[in-house]
Amino acid sequence: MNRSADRPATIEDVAKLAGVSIATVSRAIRTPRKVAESTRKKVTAAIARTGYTANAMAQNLRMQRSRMVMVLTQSIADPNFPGILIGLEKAANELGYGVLIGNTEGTVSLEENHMRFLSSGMVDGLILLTGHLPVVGHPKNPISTLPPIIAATCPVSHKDVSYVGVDDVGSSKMATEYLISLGHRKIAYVSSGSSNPISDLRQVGYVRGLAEAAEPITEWRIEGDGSSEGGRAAIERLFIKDTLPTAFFCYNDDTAIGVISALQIRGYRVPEDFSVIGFDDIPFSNNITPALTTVRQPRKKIGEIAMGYLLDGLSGEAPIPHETLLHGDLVVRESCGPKLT
Amino acid sequence: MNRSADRPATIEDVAKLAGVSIATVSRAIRTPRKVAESTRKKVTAAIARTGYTANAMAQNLRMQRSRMVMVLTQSIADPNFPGILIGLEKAANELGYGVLIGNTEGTVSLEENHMRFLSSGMVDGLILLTGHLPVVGHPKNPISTLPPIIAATCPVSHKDVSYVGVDDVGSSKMATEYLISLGHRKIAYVSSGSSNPISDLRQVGYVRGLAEAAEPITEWRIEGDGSSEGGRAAIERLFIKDTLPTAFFCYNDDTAIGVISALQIRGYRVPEDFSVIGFDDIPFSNNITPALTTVRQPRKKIGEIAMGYLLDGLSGEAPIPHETLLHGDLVVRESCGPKLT
DNA sequence: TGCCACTATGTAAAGGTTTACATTGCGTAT
DNA sequence: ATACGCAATGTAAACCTTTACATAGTGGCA
Repeated sequence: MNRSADRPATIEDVAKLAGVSIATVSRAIRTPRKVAESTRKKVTAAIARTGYTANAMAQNLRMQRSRMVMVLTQSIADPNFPGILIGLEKAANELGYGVLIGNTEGTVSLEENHMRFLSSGMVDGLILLTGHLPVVGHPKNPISTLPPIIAATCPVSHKDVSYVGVDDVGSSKMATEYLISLGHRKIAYVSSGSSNPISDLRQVGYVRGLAEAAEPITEWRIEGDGSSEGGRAAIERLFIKDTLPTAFFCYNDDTAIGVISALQIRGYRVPEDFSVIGFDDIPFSNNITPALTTVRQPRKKIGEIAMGYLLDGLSGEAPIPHETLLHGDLVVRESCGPKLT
Repeated sequence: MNRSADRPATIEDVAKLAGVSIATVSRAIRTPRKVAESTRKKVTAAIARTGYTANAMAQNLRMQRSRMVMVLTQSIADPNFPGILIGLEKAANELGYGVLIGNTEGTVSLEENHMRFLSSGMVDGLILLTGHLPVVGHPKNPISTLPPIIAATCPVSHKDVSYVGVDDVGSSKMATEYLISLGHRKIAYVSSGSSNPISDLRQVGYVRGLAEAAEPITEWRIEGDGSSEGGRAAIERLFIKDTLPTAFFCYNDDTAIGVISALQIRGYRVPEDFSVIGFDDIPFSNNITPALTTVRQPRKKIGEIAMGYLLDGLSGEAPIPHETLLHGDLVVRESCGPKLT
């Protein structure tokens, strides 16, 4: 109404209007049971009249927290990222937290740059999608105790950092078993480049799946790089040999798409001539021909749980479980078929 | 070093160590030319020793800003979103700003909820990807002056809100002309649902392209809904008629992918039997068969420019241009071919 | 020598909250 | 009637900066 200037209303304006002290206003908002019913009503009315919203900066300064967390990722363009972000944002929003985006592009300098949000107290905690700890604290005297951090999608090797992700080993085993159940006995794993821990885990699952087959099946690893181009190239190299697998379990959907494309270019049909299974269930898996059979990663849920853990930790609540692996669903579409002959 | 508690160093710690007042420390950091060379060195040394980082909350409170902006989007899962976010984040980061994500899912309640960041002073400005103004300020006494806002990708009808996006009309005209140049004379536009302003703009471009053809070409609009499913359904409905277009200009790539898929299911070949062109150049356009010919939207650049405008506005710099339309490139791949016969 | 201008620094207020502690007033038990 | 406890409220400190204003010191100039 007749707010003096254009300046937003402060707690003082409310107090004056309600005829109480600012402490009472604050209590009326934060701990209503501590103020008399009648006063509370006056305060509520005054707040409505002034359109008061507490200044978050002042609150944050006083309370030594920001209600803000940062999500660090190597690449916003990663097809898994949006789904995870949706979950993260949802969970954070429900508890009144804000989500800050930090794109590192895999570089240390950007990563360090983002850390100023942490050291300046602008964010209370970190969600790491990067797979490694950033350099945190002043280089010369790194802080002794880590800030609250949760790793998602890609684990971090540090005892104080919990991890939320899909069960890579179990899901890969499931995918492999599915191919075996279709009659395939020559099954190749198309990996991501070396030194990719997730690819290694999926390979472990693949190996376990083979190991549990009724008859012995030999491992067969083909080197991709996690991209569809890499998948394509891997298949090209493969055709130099004289024996071929009949099925491909790919590190991810991108790779699988490249593999299918390379096979089709050679004139082969999927799934009639070769079966291909991916991992992730990225949005486009359903839009290629043939529609890709794959393992669905529960991205949104991963985000929600990771953020839940982080916020629990921030409010000093529960002790956080160290590793949470979510079940990945097998999504059967069209790219796998029975081994013929 | 021997920092008393675990508490991060404050400006006072630095001042004590350097043997100066906190005002001098502040000046040494923010306006170095105002302090003597010798003192500046002492301060710098003290900062290094203590690992001091200014508390952002205190700064923000004092300076009445947050160096934080919020990006409001209907859907994080929109295939155009990551590219834009990359640009937004990059530009913001370069100027020391943080980017907050606000996912509205198209609902008013979430939108309102996000506005608390604005009213509480947690963010200094807004990037709107939603295509409309959020309800800002207290409902009962809505603020008179809008906060700094830039719309990107989807314009907002308000004289104080600048817009950055691709030149939908021009690019669509270009796409249409390309189809005409291939010899097509029966060209349909597969729209998004009604009441989509972007779809309308692209249709305008399509109509202009037809209008400038050497011979008269009649408009032909088919109703999609912006999804690949919608594109598929549109084609199915089309086959009820006895005459068919020879080329399709689609509202977006998703639609185009659905169109191609429906055509292929009917046994037709693209581009031999029908030409299809999309819009956006989403990441997967290159991975479908046939690779999609489309108009590339300069997403990253749109993000960078939009954020640049916003931050310029925040620092009270230049008057902001009202509408900035970026050129979209025609990306010729495999889904369009000459009209045969 | 005395004064002025200017530089370098310090003092203290302001920014808007939250909350420990102090105060007031009232009902109840002795 | 006195004292005690409790509920409701107020006072003021603390959170950590930035910056207007005050002060001190220095060199130059008349």
